[in-house]
Amino acid sequence: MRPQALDWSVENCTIARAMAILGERWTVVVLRDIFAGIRRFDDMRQRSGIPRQVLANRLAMLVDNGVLRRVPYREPGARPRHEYRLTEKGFDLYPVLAAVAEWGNRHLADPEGPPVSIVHRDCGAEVRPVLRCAAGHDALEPREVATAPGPGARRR
Amino acid sequence: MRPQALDWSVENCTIARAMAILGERWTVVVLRDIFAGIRRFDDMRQRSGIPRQVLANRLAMLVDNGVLRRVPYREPGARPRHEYRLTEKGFDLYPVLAAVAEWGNRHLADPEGPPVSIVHRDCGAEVRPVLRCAAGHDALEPREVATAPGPGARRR
DNA sequence: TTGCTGGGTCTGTCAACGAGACTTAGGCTC
DNA sequence: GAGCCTAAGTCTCGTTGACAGACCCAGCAA
Repeated sequence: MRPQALDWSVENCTIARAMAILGERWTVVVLRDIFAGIRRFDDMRQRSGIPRQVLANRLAMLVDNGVLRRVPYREPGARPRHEYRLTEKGFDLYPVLAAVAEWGNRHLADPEGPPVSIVHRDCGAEVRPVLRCAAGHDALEPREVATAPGPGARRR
Repeated sequence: MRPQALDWSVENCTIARAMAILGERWTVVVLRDIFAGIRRFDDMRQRSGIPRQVLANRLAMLVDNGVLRRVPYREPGARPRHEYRLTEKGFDLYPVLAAVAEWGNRHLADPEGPPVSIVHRDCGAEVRPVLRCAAGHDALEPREVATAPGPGARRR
């Protein structure tokens, strides 16, 4: 039995496009730091150990793609500099980060447990991503969902 | 104000570990095809246009990391071959895929719309990942959640 | 025995990564 | 006003990974 998926073209696949941005080795680590409130070049570099050149490239690429924006700031008694902040498009990446963190925590943590967890600010309880359909059905398992051609689908 | 996040070490960061696997250019595209039911080398290659060598490397890496397993099969009148299937660890990646697809669909699709959408098998409604805390609060926005040190956290 | 098919390997080129040194602009100290 | 410090980079160069294209190999079928 031939997989149906083969009938559909993937030339305009949005997963491939997303991964052209997110799929570079350090992109998501940079985003992790930015979501954690780290906005400055040297703080990121120190914390994550990314080579300077690569960090500069990654930040520039993320700015080009509208995920980050550069914001000028000035500490008292210092010259003007700039820092990196998320755009709306960048904020929308949070579920991706959360899903990656959840998977990593479950399958790749050291025996003593994961180093960070995501919690609800109000109640302190742990947060995780769940799948929910528009009709309100909840906590779907991969086997309960299917991929369907969308409006931009092209038959081969 | 110094970001608090700088006080915590990231040497055992599970996001970085996850991205060492997922952060190679084609890994997630391979997983997309496998979740879509494509299990054989040549089908994947044809569909996604990944260079053979890279596809072979990616598959071997995913098998090494316990995300995929090789399963022998035999079509009638053909010699035995093998195909690639998800392990449990692999199935657990579904929320990551779903989150990436959702983001790509929202921000990177062509004007006519995204090529695929994920739907609930039972009711056909569109599925998307939402954040939910263990206390049952739902559909959290990035600003409503925080990262907290987990059991494996190490102070600098 | 020639060819086809699935599932690869071999080779060579070119871009990306990573380490380390160097640069630049403004403010501070003396 | 000479020299130093700091944040945020650039430059250089050797190593790794991506990609294209050719080649290989086992079994089946004509």
